[in-house]
Amino acid sequence: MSDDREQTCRPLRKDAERNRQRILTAARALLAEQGLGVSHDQLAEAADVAVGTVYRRFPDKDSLLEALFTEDVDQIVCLAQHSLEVADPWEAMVGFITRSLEVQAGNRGLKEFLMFNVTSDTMTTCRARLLPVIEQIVARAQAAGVIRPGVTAYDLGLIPLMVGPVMDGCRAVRPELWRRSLDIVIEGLRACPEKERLPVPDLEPDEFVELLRQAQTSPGRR
Amino acid sequence: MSDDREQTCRPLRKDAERNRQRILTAARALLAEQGLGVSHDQLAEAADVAVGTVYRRFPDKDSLLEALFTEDVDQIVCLAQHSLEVADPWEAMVGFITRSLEVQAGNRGLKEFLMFNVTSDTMTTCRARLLPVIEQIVARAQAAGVIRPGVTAYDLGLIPLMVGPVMDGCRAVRPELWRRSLDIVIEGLRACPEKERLPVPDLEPDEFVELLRQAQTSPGRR
DNA sequence: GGCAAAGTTGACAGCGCTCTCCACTTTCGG
DNA sequence: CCGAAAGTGGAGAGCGCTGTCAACTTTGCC
Repeated sequence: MSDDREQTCRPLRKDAERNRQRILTAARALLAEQGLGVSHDQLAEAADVAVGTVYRRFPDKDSLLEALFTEDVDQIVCLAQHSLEVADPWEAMVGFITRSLEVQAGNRGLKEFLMFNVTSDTMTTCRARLLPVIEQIVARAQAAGVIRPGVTAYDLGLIPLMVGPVMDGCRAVRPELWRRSLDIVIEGLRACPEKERLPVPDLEPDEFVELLRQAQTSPGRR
Repeated sequence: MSDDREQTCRPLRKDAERNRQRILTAARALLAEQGLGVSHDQLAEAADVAVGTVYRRFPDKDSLLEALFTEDVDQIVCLAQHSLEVADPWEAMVGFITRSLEVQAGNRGLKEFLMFNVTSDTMTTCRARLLPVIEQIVARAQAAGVIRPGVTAYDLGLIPLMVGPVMDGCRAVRPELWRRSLDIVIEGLRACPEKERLPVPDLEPDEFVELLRQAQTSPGRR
């Protein structure tokens, strides 16, 4: 419900503000359930408003998404920050990953926003804030010797990309199954005598963004 | 180049057969590179043929895909079967997974076909043939105590789903980076004293299919 | 060579989507 | 209570996609 817009320009007219809230409420519910694929027509219908109104309030899809998700995105950053306070470095790392994926499991729209709106302001800022924190999380775990040497923040950053499809797939079948896949991934990070060093060098910062951008190119329906 | 159609019905006219091959050749190249998202218009253009011709030969997208990929799908099954001949059960398992993902990394269309054409005849048959083999691979590894107790064939079946997005993302950036993610997953399967049992019970056969079906529902472009 | 069957062509119908536009309605300050 | 400014509705333009069809061309058998 953060309304930073009142400061910048003259407040909306009463009816306009009402409609704006309606749109946001409807969109929040619809996107949480169905993901970003929802069309503006569906949105308008659910908000009991005409398409034109939606477009007047939110000139493009991105501005609607930003209005909807900046708050939730903040929450993810908080999760990361809080995990730094957890004493055990392994627990801290696992806790953060698990917690943030739990949030995504409960909100499909948010999940897709995090993964596919790579170039939006919100996500660019988010990554800028998140990266140093995750680097700390990883550094602590490395220092404690609980994760494989060579594992980096970018490796953690790819985990949602890996678990995401399983999460989408299992949502209607076995909502909790993604935890199994996540568990496998997490155990794959743990330090363990037999493990060799990771193959292939790690990503550079801008390569990571480009990777996410490319990953959104998706298949040919059914 | 398998042509099982000559037996079933009267052979195609000379020009028709020529066009059919053109379409297949063009489609193979185009889909390998760009994935299943390629439209029939693009396909027709690349094959230097009209859209109508493509539709006459292949009434719907699925029949084209089946003609294109059954061979490659067979290859995957062979890979699995051959891996049973590898003496070391761990090497056998890792070898199969790695090899089959290498094939997918080199052919984007095939990768998407394997993951998204869940209900096609080819894929149904493929899974039916693959499942018992993968179960053997897993059973051998379990018997040798090299993988975590509780890991099943379905867990392996989800690996392509997890590595897939990384593969798509890194293709244009660092084509080999997916091996890093795969390595993490594979190490997550390895038996290791500290590891706890996997959370959440394993999938049933039909749940697995449904999961794949659901996983294809993808985000909202951009 | 002729002709029926087989094949080809490409314009076009239909769909769902994003986004625009303008005639109409509502709000709100004076 | 009035009028300008703000907001709204919804038809429809434009796009890319799937799939169709009727007029035309090619093939191959006699």
